Amino acid sequence: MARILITSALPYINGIKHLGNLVGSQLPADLYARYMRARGHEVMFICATDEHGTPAELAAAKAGEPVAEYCARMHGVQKRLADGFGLSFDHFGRSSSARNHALTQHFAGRLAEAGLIEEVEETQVFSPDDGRFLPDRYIEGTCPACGYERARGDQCENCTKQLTPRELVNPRSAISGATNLELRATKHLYLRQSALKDRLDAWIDSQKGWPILTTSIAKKWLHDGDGLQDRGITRDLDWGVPVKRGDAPWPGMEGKVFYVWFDAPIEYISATAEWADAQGLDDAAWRRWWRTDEGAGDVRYVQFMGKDNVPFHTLSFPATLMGSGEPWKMVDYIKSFNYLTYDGGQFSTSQGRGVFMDHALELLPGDYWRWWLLSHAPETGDSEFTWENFQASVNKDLADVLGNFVSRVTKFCAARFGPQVPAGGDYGALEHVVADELAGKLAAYARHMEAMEVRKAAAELRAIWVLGNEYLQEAAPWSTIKSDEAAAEAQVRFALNLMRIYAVISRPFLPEASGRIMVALACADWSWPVAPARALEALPVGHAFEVPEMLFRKITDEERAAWAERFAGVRA
RNA sequence: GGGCCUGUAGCUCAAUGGUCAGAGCAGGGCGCUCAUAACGCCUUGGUUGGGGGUUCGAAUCCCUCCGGGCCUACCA
Repeated sequence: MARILITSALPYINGIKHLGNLVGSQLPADLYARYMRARGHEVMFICATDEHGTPAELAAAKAGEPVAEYCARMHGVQKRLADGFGLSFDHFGRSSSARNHALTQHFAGRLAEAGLIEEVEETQVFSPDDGRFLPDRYIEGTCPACGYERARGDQCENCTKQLTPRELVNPRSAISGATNLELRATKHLYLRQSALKDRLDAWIDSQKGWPILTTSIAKKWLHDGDGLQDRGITRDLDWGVPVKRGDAPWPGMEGKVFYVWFDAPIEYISATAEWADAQGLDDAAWRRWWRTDEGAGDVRYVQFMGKDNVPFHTLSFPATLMGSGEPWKMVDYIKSFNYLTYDGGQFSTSQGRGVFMDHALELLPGDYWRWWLLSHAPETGDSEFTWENFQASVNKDLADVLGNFVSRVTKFCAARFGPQVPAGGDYGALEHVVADELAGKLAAYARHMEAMEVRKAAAELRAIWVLGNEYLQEAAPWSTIKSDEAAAEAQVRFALNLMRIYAVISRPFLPEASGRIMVALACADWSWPVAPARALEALPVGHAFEVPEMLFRKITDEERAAWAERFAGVRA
């Protein structure tokens, strides 16, 4: 039994995430966590909401709520949606927790002692009307290069020229439109990542088999231009982790907070501490996952994230951990994903384009979405959501192949032999052939799951479901029963056992439906079919079951058309 | 501008430099009747974006052109 630590990139607090966010981190992380638990490993699966930063403050202001209340409310919303999608976090924490405040300050203190923090005096744009410093991106103006009037202070979206706020013509606040902007001096802390460049480079080099997407992004940042640059880790904001040096004040930094990207990854650790607190356990319980000197030496740590998160997880966060000089557990494998696009374009919150988590659950249960998203995960490149494709996958894979298999087996058995596992006959040549085939496919399925090859795992799982229908067609118990009732009973018994195996192995993808199959079978034996031949005899003869309700319903053409219309957004 | 990824059947995707480039869906034919008008079997369909090169051998490696996407450090 191994110990596996799994973290999903933290969803940001300002609003409800869309399906692209879900499939890029939380969903595949959950798949992996569920699979590893099913195989008997000890798993710690951590996620949290990322609650700090300017966008959270603005979203709260827009909602007319104090930011702390807004975050608490939105955390609840995201938690409920996560539950709706069956995300099996051991703990879903909050980056605003007391644990994270303390740990973030601890790391800052350690980094300062190691000489890896530099205080930099700089000038930034301040907006008196907004009462805040404005990040470059929150300053708009006319692009000096192309004349585009809504260029942002970091880059012109029209001509892609990189800008600084000072270059903009007629700059104004993107928040309020205020034009009386001024430059103010302010002091910030920088993490001296450049001092750790060689260690980070060597560490990346020592990782074998990471996705190209992961290493190429890291290498680019390490070697581009002047190499890895230092990064500001504080901001002039009210909402966040107050800048402290450990638990001591940091002179000159009063009223400032740490930058979200400094405190957010630390929340992976803090959330594990929050978990221990919630379980009534002591610090040793979470430290055995994170401190290699306190039991984490045998932990395998896997992170899941969208490609936009890679630089922070390959460079900044590792720099924080390394720089602390303490033996914190570093990531062993980073699984990164490309983007999911919606019907030929991008998901867009502002334009209401695409499907968001709350709307998705209004239409169909989480399992339907889990199946489509995971079987089409954007692993090798961006992948596209279309309603036609979604409808086809759900109807064919879930309703016809798996759902109908369960239906035909249970109904036939109940009608001919009664609702219990029939006792007659023995497995014959055909059953042994199918058992061998099943063993081969199960091994392939396990290989793909362990390698986190999500789409291949889904394809293999589907092939295992198909095997059941092939078997029924070949065995044809509805014919057998006419001449040899005992043989037909054995065939049905075999199929019922297949059904239990399907529930067990499908659970990482379809937790809810798998649960319903097991309830129908009145079975609590979730043991993984490591020896398929024996697993095909797991259900005791005479064991009573119920014919389950329809496992998956189909999506009609009318629904598909209506949904496509509803979620098309304002843009043509 | 720079960097990275990508282009394979109508659609979504496979294929450590090595048999006739494979699946699923869609299309066509046949079979079955237990089942959610479902299932099974067979089958049509590809000059692997274009061109050049390396090699006994290229979807795969190199060059070039065309198309799509992402990143580029103060959104997170």
